[in-house]
Amino acid sequence: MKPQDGRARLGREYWVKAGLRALVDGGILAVRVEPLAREIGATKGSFYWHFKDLADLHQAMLELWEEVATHAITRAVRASGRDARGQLDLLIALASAPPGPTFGGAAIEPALRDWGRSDPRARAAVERVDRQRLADVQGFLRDAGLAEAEVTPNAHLIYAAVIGFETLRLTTAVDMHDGLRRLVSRLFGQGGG
Amino acid sequence: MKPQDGRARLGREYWVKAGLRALVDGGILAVRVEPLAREIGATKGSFYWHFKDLADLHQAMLELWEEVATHAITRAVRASGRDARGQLDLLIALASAPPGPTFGGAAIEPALRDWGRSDPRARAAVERVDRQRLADVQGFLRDAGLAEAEVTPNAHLIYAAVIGFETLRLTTAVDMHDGLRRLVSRLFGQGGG
DNA sequence: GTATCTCCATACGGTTGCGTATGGTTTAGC
DNA sequence: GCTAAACCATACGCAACCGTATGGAGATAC
Repeated sequence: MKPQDGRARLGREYWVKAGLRALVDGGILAVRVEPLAREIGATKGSFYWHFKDLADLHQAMLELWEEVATHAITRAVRASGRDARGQLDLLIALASAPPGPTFGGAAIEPALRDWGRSDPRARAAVERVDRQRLADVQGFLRDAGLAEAEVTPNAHLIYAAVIGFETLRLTTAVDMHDGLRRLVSRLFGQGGG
Repeated sequence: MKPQDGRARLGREYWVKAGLRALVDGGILAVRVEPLAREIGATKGSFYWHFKDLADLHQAMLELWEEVATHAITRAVRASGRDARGQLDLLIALASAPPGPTFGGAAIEPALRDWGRSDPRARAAVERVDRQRLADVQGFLRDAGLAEAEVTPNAHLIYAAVIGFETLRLTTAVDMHDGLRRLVSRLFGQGGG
């Protein structure tokens, strides 16, 4: 994972992404300066030039993740040009897709949630992301014409199911989103995806 | 967390439970011999008497958790004497209850899932537990009279939602199980809880 | 009351990691 | 080509931890 463009210099982002990979692989306690340096082919000298200390790297990791996690899927869905029901179907399809290669191909989100269990700053970031995405799902359901009393409980159900699938996919290999698609069909009648 | 009964000797189970607490608090890399010894008021001498090494403790932690996680709720539900639909409602009620004090009051399951991301043995244990509980939910749905084609997808949906709620409860403080209860009502008509 | 087994404390060597200090190397300005 | 800034390697002191070795205390048997 050295720089591919011939540069000898690395830059902050290399350390941040390497930190996120280490987080995915072994948790926040595995994000350590010297192993990271070995992995990216540098030494601590580079690290402590770009970051004050480990906490500084942690902060940068959180900021990068929060930006991506909050807006990545929602932005793609809104930009799809579909109608409300189509956006909802697309949302579920994207959520059921294999985890993207954004930070090394593994699922970063469970790792960050786990980090949040022990670090207040990470927990706050996860909470902000959850609130934002829950509001997004509620917006989709409302725009798709669901009765107001049904919006919040079903948004909770759908979002929890997506998070649960994401969690379960790490151990069981089966795609389990069929029930979710049936739920959406039941909520809106038989049209759509 | 020293022995309360006046014993000076500790026994394996003290170390195992302390290990699970440390796992919940800081992940598997936080399960370290010397910090554990300080916490329970012993020294490494005791640890290495009861365990060959850290991996031995890990194994014991997994075995204890797997037994509890697989059978705790299911056993309580089956022993409740309710009918099938009542058992299903009880299952959801138990799953939506605050995490029990089994291993120190915090939610142990997300911690163990996270461990499973980096340790094959932990991953295998989580997978066995998930399969067992998925089969249990399918059994409940089938016994409650759900059409066969609906059993598997809805069991997946319900179980994923429960896991998702469990995950989200760690950051958001809201009870989000209402949508799940509505789903069950929709599946079986308006009877029950 | 001593022999033995169980359980634990203490002390040790070796490894890994953090953060700092310092000097060297590359890049851009001019 | 000289200078200044950006970037990085090396070396150091310090702390935490792992696993082992060894001795000793407490219980139990007889």
